[in-house]
Amino acid sequence: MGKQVEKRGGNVHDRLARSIGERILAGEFAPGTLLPNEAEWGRIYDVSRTAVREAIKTLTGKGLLLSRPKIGSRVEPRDRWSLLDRDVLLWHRSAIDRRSFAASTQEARRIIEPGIVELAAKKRSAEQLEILVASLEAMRKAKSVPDLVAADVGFHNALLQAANNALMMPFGILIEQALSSLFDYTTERNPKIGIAVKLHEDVVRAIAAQDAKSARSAMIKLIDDTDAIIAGTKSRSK
Amino acid sequence: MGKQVEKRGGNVHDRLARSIGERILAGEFAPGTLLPNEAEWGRIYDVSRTAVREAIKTLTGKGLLLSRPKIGSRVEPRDRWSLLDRDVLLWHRSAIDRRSFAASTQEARRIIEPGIVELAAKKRSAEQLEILVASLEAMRKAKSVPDLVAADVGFHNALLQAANNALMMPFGILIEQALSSLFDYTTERNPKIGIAVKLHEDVVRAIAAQDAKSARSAMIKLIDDTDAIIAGTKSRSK
DNA sequence: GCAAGTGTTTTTGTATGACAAATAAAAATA
DNA sequence: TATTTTTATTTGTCATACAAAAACACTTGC
Repeated sequence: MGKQVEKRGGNVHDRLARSIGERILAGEFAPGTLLPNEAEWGRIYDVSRTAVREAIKTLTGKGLLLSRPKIGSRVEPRDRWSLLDRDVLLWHRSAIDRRSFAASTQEARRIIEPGIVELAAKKRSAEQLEILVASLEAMRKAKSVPDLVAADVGFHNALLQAANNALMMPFGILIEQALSSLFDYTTERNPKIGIAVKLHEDVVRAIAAQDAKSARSAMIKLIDDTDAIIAGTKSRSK
Repeated sequence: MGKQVEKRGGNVHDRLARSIGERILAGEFAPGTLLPNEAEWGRIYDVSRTAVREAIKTLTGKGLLLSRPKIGSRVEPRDRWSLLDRDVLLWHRSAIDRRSFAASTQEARRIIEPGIVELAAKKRSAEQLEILVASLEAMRKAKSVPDLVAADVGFHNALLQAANNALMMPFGILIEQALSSLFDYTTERNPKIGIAVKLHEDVVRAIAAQDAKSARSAMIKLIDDTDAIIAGTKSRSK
């Protein structure tokens, strides 16, 4: 009994939220299921009810749970889950196999990012363009693979910023996860990094020229390239 | 002192989270700002520290805050906010004027929904198509405006469902808010409801035929129609 | 004078215990 | 059988106490 949570990673309530969240995302507690009550969680993880309640408030805030007196906490239907939340997306990612995750994220990117760059082409400020150019430079200078991924994330975030629509910002999290999961497929250096950088340049060039159409097609090529990288690796499932 | 929170609406910690969340979204506490500490919030709202902490956990979970010992709770940068979270989006909506909200949501829908219907056309199951048809029927039968909005929300949610990509589900919240805000513009009955239903039918027809291209263009027409409704009303700003 | 280490203090983090409120389910009643 | 009342369970709320982290001031040693 107790102590089954990873010790690493800060607070008791955060670890608890993560642990329970992961278990929900992994399907251990299906939507509609009634969770153990607060006192019981406390016994299970050997923590106080206070900590349990704080963890549950976090999960409730992310749409995973709903609590009511005399009932307890019930897992909400999947369509209420805030899947684009940073934590939830991470839990989701570790709950499903790599290829399905890559497939869903690429599908999502293919819907969103072409639209984003169109907006960016139309509405970017001079300053936003500069940041974009700087991100590109960071990609070129990146030496290690993690550096490249970080720079790439920075680039796509700058893109989001340049689109000037606050409602699109939450996508940054998805793109970030997509790109760093891509890192899994990029074990052994792949020789196509030069090509990737060039494709990014094309996007920036179109945005600089405020050419929405070209920006869109450049972005689509970029995503195609990513698909190719994924398809090109042997399919080790998680 | 104290008692400045609306009494209606459930729990103390929920009301607190809502109140503080609204104040953050309204810009009263800018990103980077250090909030009052927990004890002080307790004094301000006349509630226990426990309740304050639970509210703060909720807000932290939505990316609005970050708490550290000896420091306090600081408002996170905007790009970390989970704007697509049900609550946050609602607070956002009430923090900005109607026209900007309508403009951003329409812009977002224009990016996302055409892609969604393409996916739906390619991947929908027979069952999902049935639900779509049923939603359409509900729209036809709707008598009051709120009924129509509810049916419309149901329709777009069915669309999302039919796209078979979990990562896209969180958009339902955005669409829901967009459509119910549209309700503001639809004071005085507008005679174009018949047209709107027809446009929805076109989308379903294309999806039934698994014709992605037609589905996309039908959806674009649908969004154009919505834009027209918004543009057609006198611009009362909030 | 300045650096490194040491202590102090502030704030969140955690635990415990006690009630209040809500409400589903069971029991009593008409 | 239908309705009302009771009861039991679970979350909701509060108060209090202490632990842990960490910024900041201070002291010490060089």
